Amino acid sequence: MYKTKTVDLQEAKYKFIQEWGVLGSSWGINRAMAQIHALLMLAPESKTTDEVMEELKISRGNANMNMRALIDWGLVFKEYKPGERKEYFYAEKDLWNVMKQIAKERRKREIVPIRDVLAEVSEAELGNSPEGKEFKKVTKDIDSIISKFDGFIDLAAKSDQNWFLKVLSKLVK
Amino acid sequence: MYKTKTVDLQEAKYKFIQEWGVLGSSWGINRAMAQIHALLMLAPESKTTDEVMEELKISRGNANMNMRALIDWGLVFKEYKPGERKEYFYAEKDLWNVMKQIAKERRKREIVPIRDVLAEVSEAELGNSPEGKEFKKVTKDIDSIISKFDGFIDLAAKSDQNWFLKVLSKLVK
DNA sequence: TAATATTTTCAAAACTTTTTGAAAGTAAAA
DNA sequence: TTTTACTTTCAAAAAGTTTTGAAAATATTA
Repeated sequence: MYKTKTVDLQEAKYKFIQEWGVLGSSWGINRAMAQIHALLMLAPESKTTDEVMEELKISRGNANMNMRALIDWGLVFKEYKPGERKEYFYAEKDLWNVMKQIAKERRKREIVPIRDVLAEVSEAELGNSPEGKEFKKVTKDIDSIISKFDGFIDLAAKSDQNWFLKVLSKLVK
Repeated sequence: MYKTKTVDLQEAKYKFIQEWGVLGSSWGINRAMAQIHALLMLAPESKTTDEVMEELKISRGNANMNMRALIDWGLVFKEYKPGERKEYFYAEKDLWNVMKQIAKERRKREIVPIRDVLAEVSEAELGNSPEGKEFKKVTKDIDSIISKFDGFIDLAAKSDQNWFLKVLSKLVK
């Protein structure tokens, strides 16, 4: 066995998992889902459902559902070990890939629908009242900025981390 | 009065407000708050609490609380009209400013706390077990990418829309 | 085949967030 | 000062979300 200050590592892990859970909540990812993701990111080896349940003190149903949601999002993967019946789970650890995956999902869930509404609404007969004029102006502006963002996300999702970090560094420096 | 296809404008408005509400939800902004913001963005003139209540079919308490939250976020402003007792409310309509404000708030609420935890945790004695090593590696990576993002958000928040759109266009083209 | 191990499902319970509405508070007008 | 107009507060209700746990389904081994 390894001699480590177990208490400190456990504490640090616990704090990080908690905070990742809080962060997840404000990003529309539920607490358990974010915590499972954090736990798996920190783990050097893949883990079983029972280990996740035990470490996070959550029920089997909860663990199972959220693990599948993470797989759906492309953030967690299944692994089968030879001679073992249990399924093992491990996380995407490269934060760049994590962010790309999240951006992709959110683009599908958020940007696409609002752009659809904006397109639909731009076809409507709105008349020349101040209300109609303002509506056209505001929605047109919104569409223009959203479309630029959308293009950017799309581009970033196709690029690699290095390209992106270089761009950021150049801008920020 | 203006002759307009009232039904169409009302429908279009309704759809946009609904969708903005949905969008808000996945951004940690509650539905009523996002809808009030959408309504005020579309309005050519500032509106009273009663008008907002009436148009969105929400209670006085709800309207009041969320309007104050929007003021806190710097997305809505109060206005007093001479000779009138009522308070009037109007929204920031420039989406660039809206996004800047939201980024600022979220930075305070999300990026700062996670960076604090990462800093705290980086001081801990983690030992040399695979667990300890992995923990160090993952948290260091996360901190590095978050710090770059943080710098970028900070820079963007200090810049104007033109600068930002130019950068985006240059990248995307 | 039956027995055992493991995963999945889902209705009900627990928990969280949002909304309501009426009462309390505040400010302006009479 | 009293009345009236308006805003704010907050406890309770409603709505929404997450979690549990046991039963059903599935897969593996004997």
